Amino acid sequence: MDIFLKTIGSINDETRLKILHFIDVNGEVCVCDIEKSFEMIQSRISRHLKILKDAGFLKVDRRGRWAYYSIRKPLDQFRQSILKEISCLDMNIPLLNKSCKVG
Amino acid sequence: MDIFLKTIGSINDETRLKILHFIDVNGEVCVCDIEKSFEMIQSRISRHLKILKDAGFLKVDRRGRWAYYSIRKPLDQFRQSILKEISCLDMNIPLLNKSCKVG
DNA sequence: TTTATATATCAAGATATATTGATATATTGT
DNA sequence: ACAATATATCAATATATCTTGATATATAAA
Repeated sequence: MDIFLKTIGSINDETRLKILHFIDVNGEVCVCDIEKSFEMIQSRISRHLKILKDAGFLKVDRRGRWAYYSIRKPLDQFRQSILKEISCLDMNIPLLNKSCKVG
Repeated sequence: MDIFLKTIGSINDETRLKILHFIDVNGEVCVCDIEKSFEMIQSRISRHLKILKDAGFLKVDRRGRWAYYSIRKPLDQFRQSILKEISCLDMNIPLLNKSCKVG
């Protein structure tokens, strides 16, 4: 029940829905990609990513000074059905803006 | 998006999860059945039922002085998958206590 | 028509969640 | 070692949601 509520709570927010869909569409991205694309401050993005990760939707892979987030795989049936439903929403997500300072 | 968030918001609450599952298990029940079974005050139950109804999970049928709530049918695939997931949770719901004053 | 039961809704206070700005830590380049 | 970039987390504030108690409406029985 607690895990279910954590999962549901994680998608009960417009910003997180957009971030989740953004990652679903663009694949692996780092925090500053999202920060730049969404034009939101870093602490806000970081916090939402943590919530989505703790809810089982995302995994993080640290390489160098970057943290790369992507959809966790394999994803169970229920979370898959949620991602599918989200992908059907008419949601306005920004274009990927890759502008980390060093390649 | 707004409808999705309303749907998700409606199940982002322990009390509503239990009420929803209770109705799924017991079938059509009236507000005071739930009130008595859950030992919660009427205004609280009534409010949660309205949220679940507005989110598309429940329908209400008024007969006499009673309002009978049940799972809305047919239910779309997404809401069905949510109900299925909820039914798998190890959730503690009370026994049905039918004690409306007049039959 | 008076009374009791069933339900819905509102306002106030309590609780939870989101946003911001500041700060801390880690990595890399100079 | 120092500076810059990337990320995480904390504290304060803002915003949203939940609970309660009071009140309003409707139906039915006496």
